[in-house]
Amino acid sequence: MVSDGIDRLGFLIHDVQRLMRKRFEARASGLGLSSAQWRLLVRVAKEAGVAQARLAELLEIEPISVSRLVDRMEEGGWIQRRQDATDRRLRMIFPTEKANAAYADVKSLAGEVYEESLAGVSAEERRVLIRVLDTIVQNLTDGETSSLEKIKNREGRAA
Amino acid sequence: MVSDGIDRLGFLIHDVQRLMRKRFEARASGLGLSSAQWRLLVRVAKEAGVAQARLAELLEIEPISVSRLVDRMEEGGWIQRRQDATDRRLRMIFPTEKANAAYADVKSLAGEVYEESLAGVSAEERRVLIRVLDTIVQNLTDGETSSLEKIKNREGRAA
DNA sequence: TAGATATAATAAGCGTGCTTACTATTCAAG
DNA sequence: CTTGAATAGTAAGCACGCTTATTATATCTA
Repeated sequence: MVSDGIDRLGFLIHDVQRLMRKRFEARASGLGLSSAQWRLLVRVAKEAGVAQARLAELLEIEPISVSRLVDRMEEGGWIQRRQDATDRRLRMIFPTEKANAAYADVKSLAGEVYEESLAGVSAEERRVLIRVLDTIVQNLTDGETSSLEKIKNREGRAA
Repeated sequence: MVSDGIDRLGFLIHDVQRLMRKRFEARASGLGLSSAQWRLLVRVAKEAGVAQARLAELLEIEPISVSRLVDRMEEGGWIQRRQDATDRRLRMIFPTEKANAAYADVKSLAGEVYEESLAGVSAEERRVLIRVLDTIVQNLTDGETSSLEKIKNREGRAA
């Protein structure tokens, strides 16, 4: 069967992503924090002092994208760059007090957006949704050498 | 329960969208057609001669975004702008022969990406996925005045 | 130890979305 | 018919992703 809706998958995912981002940013606009900045902040909160290159791996975006995102977030007072003493190539990223103070609020704000998105969706359907999305990420991540594989390869390749 | 994965929903959707777009564009790169351009082309193929403002409604993006997308697609030889004789504000958009020729190929290419994404996902899970994504779009589309509502309001507001 | 290679970060420039502001044209009201 | 509001499209400039290229620093090897 072709008309099961799968042919709309790309369009649907695209629409959902755009609408969720839009709603999140409408709520968080008072804070001046975009969804991309929020994603980065979550990582930095969990692992203060992380290097930009590591952030690029975690977020699965390119180092240059991190560089410019960090530029704007440093301007916005959300994070701080610090030099690593032993390896001067590294820029370690730390959250500021402002970031720590906003963290819990923005997290619950994101939770609100998720609940609004899933109104009328049963617990079982939610489980299926998350499971299938995880599967898609896996399916699309390996095959063309995932970030994790890249890290492994890099370590193994030191021959 | 909080740790059912719903707290990752935004991140997951974002990752899936990015990975699917990336893989699609890797395949379609030979054609010089991006996924945004493909989305627009699908609409134009179904409704040749559609005006840009209508395209903006269908794609749920801003008219200015359509304008610049159409610029690049006209340069790329995918579409043609034509003036409407009766209303000179309008630009009617038509697919070119090149677009019509590529249409079927790109459609099946998109289908391949969907199948790769859903490897190992059962028919029932696929149905749930599509149904839930449709629900999310609905939940996030009304409330802040959807495009469809905007159209209705506009017609009704002519008082 | 000197030279080649690898890594971290950035620069320049593009695509696709946005907001805000503008022009051209049409339509509605008087 | 003229004035004012609404509509279609575009311009300018920003955020965030990308590719490609460059600089600074570390590390490996001959």
